[in-house]
Amino acid sequence: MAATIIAKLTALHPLPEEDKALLKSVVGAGRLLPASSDVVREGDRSQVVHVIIEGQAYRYKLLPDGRRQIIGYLVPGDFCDLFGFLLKRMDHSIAARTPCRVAHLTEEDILVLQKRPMLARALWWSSLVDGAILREWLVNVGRRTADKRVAHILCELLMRLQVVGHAGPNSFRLSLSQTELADTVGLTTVSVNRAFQRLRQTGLISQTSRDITIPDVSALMDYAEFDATYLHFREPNDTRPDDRSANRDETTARAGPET
Amino acid sequence: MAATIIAKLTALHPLPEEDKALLKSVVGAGRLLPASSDVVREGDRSQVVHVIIEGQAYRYKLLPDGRRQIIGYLVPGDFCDLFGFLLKRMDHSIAARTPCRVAHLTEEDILVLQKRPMLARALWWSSLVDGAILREWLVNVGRRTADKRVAHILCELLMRLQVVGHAGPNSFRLSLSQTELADTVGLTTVSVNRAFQRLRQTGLISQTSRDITIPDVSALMDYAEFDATYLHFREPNDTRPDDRSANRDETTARAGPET
DNA sequence: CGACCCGTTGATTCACGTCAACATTGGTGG
DNA sequence: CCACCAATGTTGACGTGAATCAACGGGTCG
Repeated sequence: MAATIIAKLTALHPLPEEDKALLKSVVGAGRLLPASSDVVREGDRSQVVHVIIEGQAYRYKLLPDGRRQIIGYLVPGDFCDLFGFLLKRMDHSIAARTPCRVAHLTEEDILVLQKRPMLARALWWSSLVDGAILREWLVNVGRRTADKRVAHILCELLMRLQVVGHAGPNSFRLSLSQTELADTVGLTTVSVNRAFQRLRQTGLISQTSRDITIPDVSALMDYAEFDATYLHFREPNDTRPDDRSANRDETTARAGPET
Repeated sequence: MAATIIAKLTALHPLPEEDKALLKSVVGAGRLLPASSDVVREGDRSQVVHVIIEGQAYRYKLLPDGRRQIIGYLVPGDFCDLFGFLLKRMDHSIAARTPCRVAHLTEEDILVLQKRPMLARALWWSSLVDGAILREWLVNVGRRTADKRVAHILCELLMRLQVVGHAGPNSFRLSLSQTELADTVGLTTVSVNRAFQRLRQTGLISQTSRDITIPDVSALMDYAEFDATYLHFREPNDTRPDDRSANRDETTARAGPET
């Protein structure tokens, strides 16, 4: 449970044991939310800070005509609205795309965490990386063709999944639908679908149902103009839990009888 | 000089006098950079934190073919790379679009500021707002037509300039070139130019050289689907009693629990 | 005066959106 | 076990918004 959030924050910022303990004590068990429900909704007055403990979610905004733009992915360990209590209200929503367990922290909790130097660093670091990804997405959507946008997000997914051990060296399971991808990269599902076809046709990717394999990773990255710098992965050494897809237990968390 | 940065951070977050003094002492005079030079460049190893004291700048990324995407505007008081020392290297560049005076702070400076509760809040607040703007830009670029993108950024500029007293109730001077606007909203200059023409034609804006007047602000905002919430102008720390957010499940649960 | 940036224009192309099916899959309940 | 349904993926025909290409005038600066 709380181990995942620590894993995330510890990933590139080893924390003292006491900080880990503090985190654990503050996070608690969390509450379970069903898939497709909103964790946080645009306009909410935020006095509570939400943390994803289990499951996957995404940030999004809706347009008046119902179209949607996804503006970020959340995985266990991510804060939905870190320091959100500094703002009057949420400017976007967050939806659970799988059943999610989410913890509710108070402003005081955050301020306590904030007092620990290493934790404060970890929080800032995580916020900086989120911002960097957002900027790259803006570049992607603003300046790249449909094919490259899709290729680029695939590269990003590959690397982000690898870091948490959910992807092989050149393959991963795509848990996002083409509709979700479309809303991520600012296209329609039809265009995303055709982009996929072209990427398959040119051999840049191969695909069996939702399983993506990339025959030549650097070829795809070159094509997509993908430069992983913006993900700010850790320097060498240290234990990387990469490789092996293992069993994906994240997605298996089903809405229990206890909601 | 250093007054501007304090103005920015104080804008929605009043600071104790001692914090202001601390800020002043830490910021110093800064150095002058010519227009069109880079304040910080992609790939830089960031050991120093840069703050804009005077002038205007923008964040941007270049694509291999030389095209550019602007990913943020900086005004006096903005940090170029707050806590950048937590990352290995800059993932984007920052260019001065006017001559800029920029201060160089050290990691220690930031950590000292960070220790002051109200300053720490102010820094987080400013970072949150930057993120919110970035998300709205992504929506703008990802899901809106050329005309609406331009209209939207004009609304944003109007409001942001108003807040610092650089715009009237329905007019402002556009200091950005159409090329810069194009690189902001993911279009070509030709398209931006034509969008302007259509906005003028329909009377949503009127323009004399670089001076923009908006006959009916709310008409333009409606057209652009502009909702200023994301700029978070209102009081940030307004700790009013409110209902404890009990369960949101009732409102969000979808699958019939009639089992 | 020439060089350059900026705004503007017209002609043309094409990438992507739109619309409207249809196929496939997986889950659900009878 | 199958019939059904919703979500997802796929396809074709067609329209269009924005990119592209190429030029031109005005202003400013050295």
